[in-house]
Amino acid sequence: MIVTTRAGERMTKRVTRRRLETNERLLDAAEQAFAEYGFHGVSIAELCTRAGYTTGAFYSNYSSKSELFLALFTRRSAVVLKQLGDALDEAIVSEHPMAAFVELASAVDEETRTWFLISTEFTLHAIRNPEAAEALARHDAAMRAAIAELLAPLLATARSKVPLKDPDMLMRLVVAVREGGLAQSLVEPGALPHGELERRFLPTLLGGHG
Amino acid sequence: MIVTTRAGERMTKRVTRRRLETNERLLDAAEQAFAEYGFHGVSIAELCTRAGYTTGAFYSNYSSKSELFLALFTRRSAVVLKQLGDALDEAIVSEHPMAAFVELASAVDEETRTWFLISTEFTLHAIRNPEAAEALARHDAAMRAAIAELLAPLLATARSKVPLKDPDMLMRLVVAVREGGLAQSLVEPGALPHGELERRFLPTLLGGHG
DNA sequence: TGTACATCAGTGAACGCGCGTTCACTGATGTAC
DNA sequence: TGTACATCAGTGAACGCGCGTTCACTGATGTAC
Repeated sequence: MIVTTRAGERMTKRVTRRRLETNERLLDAAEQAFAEYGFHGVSIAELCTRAGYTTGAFYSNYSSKSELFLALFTRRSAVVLKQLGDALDEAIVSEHPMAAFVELASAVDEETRTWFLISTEFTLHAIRNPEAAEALARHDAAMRAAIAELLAPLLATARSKVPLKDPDMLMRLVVAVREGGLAQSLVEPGALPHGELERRFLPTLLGGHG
Repeated sequence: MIVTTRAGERMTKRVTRRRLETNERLLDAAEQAFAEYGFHGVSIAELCTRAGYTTGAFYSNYSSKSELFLALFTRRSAVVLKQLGDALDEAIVSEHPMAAFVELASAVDEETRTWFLISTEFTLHAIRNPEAAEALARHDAAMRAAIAELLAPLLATARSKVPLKDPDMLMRLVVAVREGGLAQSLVEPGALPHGELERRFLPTLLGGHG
């Protein structure tokens, strides 16, 4: 960790194991609580109690709740990308990679819900806050790149050598369908079953457009 | 307005012009303020000041901020549906109805941004709150019905008599692309120009799938 | 249409709770020898 | 490896601000005649 002293010198501050542990537990608690009650629905004291600390611990690690929100998004974003990468690697070597991808892009579990609630709230935050926007843009770009890695070769075949002008734009479409679909099915799961939109339209969507 | 007296009798309470005016001004102020700072970023006092009242006026009309949020969503929802209906009616009689529809579904102005911010926050609220979920579901269903009214005949022609099994599901796809696209372009307008996703994919999307 | 009266809408001061934030402290952890 | 010391992480009480909420009030509005 780089800190700047009052005299203006930059020096390395050691990061103790204890501190890392505290930080992890704070982020774990925040993740749970934010998903359940929303960012503004959770007080710093509530957060610290859940994590097993008192309020001072929070201020020893962060200077504001939105700073922690950024850290939370960054941490979870890395996990999500890792999981996505692994799942895509599996899909690539499967018998029907495209079907495996569609299944992957349609899956909805409790973690999906949690991450949707947090990342959508973060999206609203990002529309008003440039620093958050940058973090979100980085995450989304990485996600599209990961998907494109699997899809690009498949699309080249499926589309019979018609080159895809702008693959990233097609990835944006996939993400839009996924997130738009999640919003609808999380609000009324009775009317739109989870993953229905993705399962129904992604195959044709990826079959011959762009 | 129906009220219940302490004795349990139900009676009609007159709604004065003054009251209606106050309510409108409160909702106007809320709409502006919520879009700018988010639902939780605005205090009741701030809201009343913007509307030109003191806090008591708020409690004379609403019992909580989220009750006002529901009223705000309901009011704006009606306006949005009306505007959409009018625009669709114009599109129907135009020379190229499909092109007119795509242009309509790609347009992004300041009002679009405001409504996106408010309705997305309302969506998150709805995922956790059944009453809000019902209001949102009603709005979305009405919106899909309005779009379907224009698209159904066009699709019947375009798809050369292949009947569309479930038109509402295709309408859900259109909505998902629009809202997912808005999220992306509002976060990074530099990377994804407003309406690009819709303009690029809706024509093919509506040209032969479902 | 005009007046007298009843009701109601919005006022604004007051209250107190909850929250964010600070800080002197202590016990835990890491370092030097 | 063991001890003595320095630094640091987290404690928890304290503070005060901002906020939601209440309520006795007054002037505006609607009603009855």
